[in-house]
Amino acid sequence: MRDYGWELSTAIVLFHEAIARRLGLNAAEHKALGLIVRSGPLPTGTLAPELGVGATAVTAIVDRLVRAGYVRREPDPTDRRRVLLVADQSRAPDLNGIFADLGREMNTFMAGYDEHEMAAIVDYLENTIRVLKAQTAKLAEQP
Amino acid sequence: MRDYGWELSTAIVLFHEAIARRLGLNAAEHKALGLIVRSGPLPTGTLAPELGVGATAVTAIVDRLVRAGYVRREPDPTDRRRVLLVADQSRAPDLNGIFADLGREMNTFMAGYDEHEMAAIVDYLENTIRVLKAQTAKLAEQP
DNA sequence: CCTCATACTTCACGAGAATGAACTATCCAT
DNA sequence: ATGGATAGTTCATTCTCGTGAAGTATGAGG
Repeated sequence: MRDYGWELSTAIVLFHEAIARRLGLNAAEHKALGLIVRSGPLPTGTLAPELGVGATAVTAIVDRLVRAGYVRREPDPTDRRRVLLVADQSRAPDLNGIFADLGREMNTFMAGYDEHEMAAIVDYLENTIRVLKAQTAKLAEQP
Repeated sequence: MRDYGWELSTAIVLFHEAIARRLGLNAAEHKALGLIVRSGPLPTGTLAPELGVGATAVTAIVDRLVRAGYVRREPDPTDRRRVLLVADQSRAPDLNGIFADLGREMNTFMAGYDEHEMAAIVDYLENTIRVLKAQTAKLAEQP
């Protein structure tokens, strides 16, 4: 019998790696860009704990993202010590193209589910996400 | 509205990272161990293309896995130039514990689906895996 | 046999990236 | 206003990892 959990997990990880490779980013840079794109403008300091590195490493990571054109540094009007990281729109097409493509492919079969099936899938996703987060936290807390 | 695809993707990637961190492995080592555990004893050479590194790097990666007790090197009886990599059972509990825990948590809600719901979920998973693999290949082929 | 190819390893080297200490600029509390 | 905390950066250093060339051992074809 197929192990869907493992297959899906592997497929997602490989997809992530392929994106990073395509964008010319290493794991830390890709992760940082994901957070910036996702969570809007955010101060440099918040990335350090998320990436599991020190503040100085974040500066270097952001430097590379800026140099590659994915991110811009902007001053925070409410606190002039802070630097806000914003996704640079000039490079947005690179990212959007990938995910638009994926979204289109996903829709071709997602459109075929009726309401009941869709509810089951959503329930499965919500619970899987919840369990994964809980297990991740559990793994992290016991060093 | 929640973006389940992104949330699931992130949760899986973070879960993977947490496992690697827990096992004391970097990304390449974790990936190699996954392949060895999954695909049974396999010769060193097959890892190089999978990991995207040269043969010399594989030697170093396997060295670390052996020293950490996750893998053993065994001679290939059919070709004495080859070295077969085998998952070391002494460390298996570390891995099994993590996945047994996850499996138990997953079962608590998976058991609640009826036949029709289960079929929808399986269909969703199969198609998602198929699309992800196709998109990964597409990203890789156009450098 | 003898030659060439293959599987893996060893070694010296170099590139990338993370760290801690020190520095600048700004905010906040008294 | 002034002392201390905070945000971010710079710099020198260190560490990890991957590479390419060379070496050993084994297999395979003429």
